Amino acid sequence: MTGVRIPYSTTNLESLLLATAEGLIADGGLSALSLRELGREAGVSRTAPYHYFADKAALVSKVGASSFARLADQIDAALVTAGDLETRCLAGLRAYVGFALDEPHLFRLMFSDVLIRHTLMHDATMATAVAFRNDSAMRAFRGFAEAISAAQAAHELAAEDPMLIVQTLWAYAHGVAELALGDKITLVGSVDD
Amino acid sequence: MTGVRIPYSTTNLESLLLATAEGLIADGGLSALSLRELGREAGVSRTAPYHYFADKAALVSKVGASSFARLADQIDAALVTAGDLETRCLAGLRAYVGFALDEPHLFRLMFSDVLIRHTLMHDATMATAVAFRNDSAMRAFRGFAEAISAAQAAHELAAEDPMLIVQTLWAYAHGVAELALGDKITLVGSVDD
DNA sequence: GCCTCGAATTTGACGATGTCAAGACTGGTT
DNA sequence: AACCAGTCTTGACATCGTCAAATTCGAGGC
Repeated sequence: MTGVRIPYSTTNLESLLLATAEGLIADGGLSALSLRELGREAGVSRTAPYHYFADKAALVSKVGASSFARLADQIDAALVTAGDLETRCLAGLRAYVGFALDEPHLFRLMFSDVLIRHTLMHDATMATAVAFRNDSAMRAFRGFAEAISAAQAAHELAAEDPMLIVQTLWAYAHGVAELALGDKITLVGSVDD
Repeated sequence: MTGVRIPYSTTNLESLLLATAEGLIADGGLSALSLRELGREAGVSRTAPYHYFADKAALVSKVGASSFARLADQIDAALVTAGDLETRCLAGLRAYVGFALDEPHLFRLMFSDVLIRHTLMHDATMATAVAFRNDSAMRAFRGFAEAISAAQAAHELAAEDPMLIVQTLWAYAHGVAELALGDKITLVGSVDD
């Protein structure tokens, strides 16, 4: 009535909305994402997203999952660098911190309250909690575990629980990333070298 | 007109509001804090907080600073435990992770987007950025630096930049805390032993 | 070509929030 | 008793998440 009505597009609106939401968050953080702004940006009405996402938390959760996947890809790519175990692990950790510095808002989102709460409520009943840990977040570190297991099999490394080693590496990298993002520590040199 | 008007109290409203805000956040996370709810909880009107805090970010920032102070106190207390350097440092790190597990929402707040953004905008012009790091956040780790410097002076430890060692410890502890909060890793045993 | 139908999308509406401007109350001073 | 500078409250506005009720779209049958 009042404005020009845009005909329904045949493109997959869900993926467009997801991409737009990711862009909004990447630019201005979680607080920059409102469903109404998302509709505006995507050229649809304010409530269109509700057809694809139960609520805002569900949308944010999907963005987080996709970010985890991207992080995992970048780590995997870094891990196949030629070199010995230490070199490759270092490259992987640098990829982790590098992702955080490149996409601070997405990185923050991945470990944010909203995402955790939503995960606990929906994806992770007690039965599936472990599966989620492995599938979504832990995948980013599966490459590490494999590299370490391989080195242990070749007797290049003492036989410890690989997961424990991985979690130690992860925690350190995560702490460095978070503190650097919060300006609490300053990284010397570049993450890329 | 409609309701009973409560006479102005002589108690310091600012500290009451701060304490109430901290309680709300500690219970339900940042999203549980609304200025209106804060007024309700504290028995004043919705806009009363504006007399003491420029806006919501300023209020949250103050809560964060107070939380940092509490964390620093708890670490300092742990660091004076009798024992050698390693024992005391371990106690300090456990205090850090313990605080995070005891007050997950406050801990998250301390490193949250809002607080960082607000800090960058107000407390930390280029000139005062370093001072802020030292005063508010780094104070939590000053004790570590002192302990390490002392050990170095007594030739119990190699001469490295103490701050670098502290930041390494901090990053690891922070990563462990965050990942444990996000259910990404599981801590074996208790933090208290 | 027109009509009908189910699905996709929009509009309307409600309560809640952050914030500002203008007003009302308070206790103390002359 | 009249006034004053603070302190606090009420009114108002734009924005937000979300639900229910329309509305519009594209496809298939006549």
